This record gives sequence, structure tokens and C-alpha cells, in this order.
Amino acid sequence: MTTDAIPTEVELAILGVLWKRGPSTVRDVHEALGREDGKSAGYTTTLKQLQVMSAKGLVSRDESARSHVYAASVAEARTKRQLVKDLLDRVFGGSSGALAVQALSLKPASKEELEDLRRLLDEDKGSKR
Amino acid sequence: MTTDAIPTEVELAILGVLWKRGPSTVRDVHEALGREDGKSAGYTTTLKQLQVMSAKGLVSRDESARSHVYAASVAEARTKRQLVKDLLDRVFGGSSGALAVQALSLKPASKEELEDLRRLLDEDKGSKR
DNA sequence: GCCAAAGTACGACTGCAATCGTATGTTGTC
DNA sequence: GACAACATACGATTGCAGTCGTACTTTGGC
Repeated sequence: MTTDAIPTEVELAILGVLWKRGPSTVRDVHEALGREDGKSAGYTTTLKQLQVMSAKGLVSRDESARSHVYAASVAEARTKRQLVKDLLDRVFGGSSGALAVQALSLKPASKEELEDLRRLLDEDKGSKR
Repeated sequence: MTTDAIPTEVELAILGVLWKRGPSTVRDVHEALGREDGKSAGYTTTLKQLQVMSAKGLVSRDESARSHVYAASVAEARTKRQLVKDLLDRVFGGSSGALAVQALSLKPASKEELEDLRRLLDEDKGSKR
């Protein structure tokens, strides 16, 4: 295995739903998608997508009930890390600081996040790199 | 105008070259691409890409010389901001802190970047949001 | 003046993400 | 037990990013 493929646009949206809701039926996912971004495709489109994702191994499914239940089978943290790394390399030449600054100046972080950040910065205090 | 379209993969790579090198010929761009990522497509592919980008308004071109000279016509900062915002919204639910933490824990920032970050964090000290 | 080298132009192709239509199977309700 | 509602299955289609081949043009060197 080289490097896991990056999920496509819609796949990512679906994973987002599964990560948030936990194991869900097609209908659940479909409606959740329609809720968060106004427009969504037809029901069978969501179904098909889930089927394809299942074939790819992105999700697992439990067929014991009439309405199959899908669950994310890729970890949320790992996937997000992958996405950030991708942007970092492709656009920011690996400069994580530049990316972080961009993100933070785009929209201020919450109090807790600020604390996390400070802690992180302090940790790196000694390390020269 | 709604929101500027996000440049595609290859378009972004080309813009990256133009941002770094300044106005360049097709050959310049082509070779620069081949250098930074080992594999690259054929020369005419790069040419075609530039032509398409020109039609889209992503780059401008000066035809006064035999070898046309292309220049980025979208701003680097603006484009990067757009990309970060996209990832931020799609993947991190708008939580810039989460994104920043991810980026920084993926790869430590340089000294200067760390300073920038601290400064940024200190600015937001008072603002509650 | 010729021609190899280097350039532009652009139609055509490939691969894949995403969408949909339609066929078909299941189930609860009256 | 018939039927409406809801489920899965899956082939077909659309649109676009990316790539390439080929034709044509320009030019510098001999």
C-alpha cells in the first residue's frame, strides 16, 4: 500500500456524517447531507455512493436489518491529518506555520483552541527545527 | 460573481510556479514542474493547460515574443486563503484552531513562523469570539 | 535559401466523480 | 393477500480534468 487515496468531495461529506452520527442508514445519511448543505442529490445517488465506498473499504455495512447500516471504517483523525498534509505540501510548501496563520487569520479560534495552540507552541519551544 | 472557482490540481501547481518564478514561458513552466515533482506530462500538455488557464482568466499572456510569456493573474495570497477556507469549512466545520493544531502537529513550524503565530494569538487575546 | 529545432493550436481521448433511472425485492397495514 | 411505501441493485449517462498526437508556423544557423 502506498498512501491511502484521498476521499473525494462527496465521500468526505458522507464520512463527515458518519463520523458525527455514528453508524447510519442510507436515509439517515441522505437527510443529514441535505440538511447541512441545502442541495443534495437524489436518494439513490447517496445509496450508490455508499455502495461504492463500501467496495472501496471506506465504510463497512451491516446488512442484518432491512435498511443496511453503514459505518465509517477509516478513522476521522487519520483522514483529516491526511487532508491537511496534502494541502500543506501542495500549497504551502510544507510550511505548517504559514498554513496555521492563514487559518487563524481567516477566522479566530475559540478559547479552548487558543489554549491548545499555546500549549503546542510551548512544547516546541526547545526544539530547534 | 459568486465565489471564484477553486483552481484544479494541475492549475494550482502551475500557478505555484508562476508565483515563484514570475512571468515565464511554457518551457520554463514545464521544466519547473518536472523538477519539483519528478513526473510530469508532455510539453504540449503544459502548453494546453496554460492556454486553458488563460481562457479562464487564471493567467495572462504576452504574445509579443515568439515564446509566449505567461503570468499569474490571480493573487497568491487570495488563492491560498480560498483554499484554506475551503478545507476549513468542508472538513473542520469552520474550526480554525483544529486545523491549525493539525497542521502544526504534523510538522513543527520555523522560528519566525512561531513568532508570527504567537503574535496572532496575542492579538486575539481580548476578543471573545 | 533550407531545414532542423522549437514554438503554438487544437481536436480527440481517457478516466473517473457524481448523478440518475429503472428494475426488483421486502414489509407493514388494511 | 393486495398494495403502497420503502428498500437495494446496478447499468447508463454526464461533465470535466488531464493528457496526448498531429498539424501548422516561426526562426536561427549553416
